[in-house]
Amino acid sequence: MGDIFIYNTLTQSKERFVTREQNKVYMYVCGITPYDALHVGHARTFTVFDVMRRYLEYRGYEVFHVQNITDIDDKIINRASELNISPGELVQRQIAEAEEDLCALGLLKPHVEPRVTEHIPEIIEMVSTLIEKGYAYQVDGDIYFDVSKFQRYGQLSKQDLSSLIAGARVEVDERLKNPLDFALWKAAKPGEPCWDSPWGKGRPGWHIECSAMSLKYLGSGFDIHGGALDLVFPHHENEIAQSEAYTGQSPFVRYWVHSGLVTVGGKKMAKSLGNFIRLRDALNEHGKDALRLAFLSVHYRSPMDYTDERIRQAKAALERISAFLATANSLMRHPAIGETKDELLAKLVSERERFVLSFHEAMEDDFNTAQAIGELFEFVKAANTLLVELLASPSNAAREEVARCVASLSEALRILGIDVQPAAAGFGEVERLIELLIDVRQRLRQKRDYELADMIRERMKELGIILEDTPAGTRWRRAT
RNA sequence: GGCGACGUAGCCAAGUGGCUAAGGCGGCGGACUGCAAAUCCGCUAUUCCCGGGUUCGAAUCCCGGCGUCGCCUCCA
Repeated sequence: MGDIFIYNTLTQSKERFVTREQNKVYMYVCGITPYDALHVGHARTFTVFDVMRRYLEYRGYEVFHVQNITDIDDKIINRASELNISPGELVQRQIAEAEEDLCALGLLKPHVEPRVTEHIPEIIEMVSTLIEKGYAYQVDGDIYFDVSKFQRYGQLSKQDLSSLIAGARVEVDERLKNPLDFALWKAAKPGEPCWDSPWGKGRPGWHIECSAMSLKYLGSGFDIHGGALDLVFPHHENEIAQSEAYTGQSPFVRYWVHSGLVTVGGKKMAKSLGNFIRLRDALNEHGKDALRLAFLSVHYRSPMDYTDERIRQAKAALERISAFLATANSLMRHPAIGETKDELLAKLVSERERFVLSFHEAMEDDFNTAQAIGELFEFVKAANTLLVELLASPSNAAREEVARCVASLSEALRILGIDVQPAAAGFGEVERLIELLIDVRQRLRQKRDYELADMIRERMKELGIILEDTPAGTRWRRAT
């Protein structure tokens, strides 16, 4: 397999992926602020980075994945007071809910999920150093980062200081040296959660936690820092400034990776616009696999408009894979009764090899999952054609090759984090009853009592069991 | 105003200098079937928002429009 290329926001180009340490990837993904339910936008971002991690692991890298939880911030304080509960209570509740949702989405759990409130000493140490080095200054009980001291400010968002200032839409705080200076530490207001610091009681500003925690767990110059596109400015820009100012080392991060936003009717899905779909609702309605396939069918850096139609299309596509696996299974279970033409077998082998190759070519090229999924379906189609012929006289050689096809397909699906139920899975009581009904119906069909046979098929379909009559017998699967 | 994207079939979407413009969904016609379903075959973009230019050659590069979005404020 070839080299992996990743698009780096900092250089605006695809770069060959070279890690800091051989065979190890240190990855930080900006996580959640637990003040409200997760929505589909969060889900897309985390799915994108989940697949990057899965692919890198597949390629033999040991990935160390850190994802923060910002458990103290303005939004949490405000929401808690609206709900008349303590910030701690809100955080606890929201984290529990988010963990359920993220697990249901099939995301691999990060190795460390550091919380801001458990890293106050690290943050204070960092802020103190920034003051000592002259990058930060105190105004009343607040500490601000002086962006004019950091020459590279704006390098990530491709803005220079003057145009950023010109575009500033927020009323300028007259106490600041520069309108873009941002808070590293905020003095406590009455009733707010706070910690002791050299500057009095207070709490961390928004951006500092990610710098403090990523440096703690991953060290300066780690490999991948990810998040959605809307974090480029100011969050990640500020992280670079404060981290590089603090360590005196550059780069803070080797590859900045940003995923595109989810839109609704063309407009960004956001809490503030009120146009968000809760992840929990989407998961309940469509299941994780249709959601993941829908996300991954669009290149990760492109915007994705969320519609029910799109998810429906993904579901239908999933059924295609499911049907293929069902056909493959029935062939593998079929007793070998003949010889397979070498030519036929060779064709299947070459289709499989072509698929594996092209799937990885797509993934290597900046994780082009949309392309990779296209290759997957192309393979399914080609293999289906050959399976029809193979079914005519199943041989041992054919069954072994089909098993390899299924294995290759499953491997690709595992990288995408998509589970597809083959067909009649399970051997419980329900499955036995289904088999019994199929048997009864088969006898009715032999007696040409099609009316009753069709009724059974129709009623089972209403129960979510789909029957398909094939030359090799009746096959069933659950509707997805 | 500054910066960054995007515009490919009925819908979704990959492709960013050169073989027939992937793939999925949908539709139509056919094979198979008792009928269905699934599967397969054929058709469904002579052309990639529009207008110029560069080139032997452009969906792909350049210039100019039009349209949409994001960031510059909290945001995954």
